[in-house]
Amino acid sequence: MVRRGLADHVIGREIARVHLAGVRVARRHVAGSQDLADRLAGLTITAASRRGKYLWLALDGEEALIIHLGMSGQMLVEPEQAPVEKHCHARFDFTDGDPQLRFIDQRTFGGLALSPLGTDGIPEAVAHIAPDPFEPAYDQAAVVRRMKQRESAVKRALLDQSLVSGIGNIYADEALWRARVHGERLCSGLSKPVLHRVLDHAREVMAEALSQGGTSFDALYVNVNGASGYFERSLHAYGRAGTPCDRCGAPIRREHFMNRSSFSCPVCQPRPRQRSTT
DNA sequence: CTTTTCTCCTGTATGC
DNA sequence: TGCATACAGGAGAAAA
Repeated sequence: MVRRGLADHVIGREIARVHLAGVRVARRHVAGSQDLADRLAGLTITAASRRGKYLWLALDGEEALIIHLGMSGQMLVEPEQAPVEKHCHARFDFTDGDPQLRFIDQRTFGGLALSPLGTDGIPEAVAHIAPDPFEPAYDQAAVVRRMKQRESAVKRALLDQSLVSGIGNIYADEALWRARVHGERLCSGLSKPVLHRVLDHAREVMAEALSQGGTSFDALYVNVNGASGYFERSLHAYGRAGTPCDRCGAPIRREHFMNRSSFSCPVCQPRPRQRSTT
């Protein structure tokens, strides 16, 4: 969605100048924010791509500007005259004038970096990220085989971006609720069909979130983590502690796992008998 | 090498 | 009312 918006608004445009506010936005760019801004000037954006939670803009086909939105990041396309947002960390001016591209991030978990493009079209800095469930390169049978060998909890595996990308805490909880599996059950203790079911549900949840969530880029506003429509209507487990399970009516429980909150149905998703690694 | 924990940040919500 | 603390989230560094 954001990728599409970027594709529609910035492909083919030449970057004239980049203003970076502070150094943190470029902390993953090894040579620093000044180097990043200097090197972007004069380059033309040739493509907008995505893998999991990473976005990148190919620049003259050789390098890519990697954009990670973290949890609160946004890319906005606005006129230069528009008031600069409080948490605007980067502004891109183009040689053809308006509109400007801006990177807004309240919590600055996101950031920008420049990375060489690999022969497969994936930036080197994103090479360790596994394909997400919507890519042709996604091989679910292979993911299941790798999961089956793991002794760790299934939710931990779902959140491991080097195994399968794009699944965050919310999608993981929803997929596990749909699959009726407790997140602390060990991967190795689940059958391959069950692991397939969990991943199938994860892909479905992501597809629904994509289709229902997010605001149109044409409105010059993209809310990446918001997906408010989806959040309000479709969540069965996440954030619903104490409310009745949509399947069986039992109150949804909240537990702490991996320094995060996990929500599940105590009846549909019984805890594993033996304690898993926490 | 593999797996797990910790940390970065700040607006909002809750607690005393 | 007001201050303090908890909480949310992804990912990479650090630790185990």
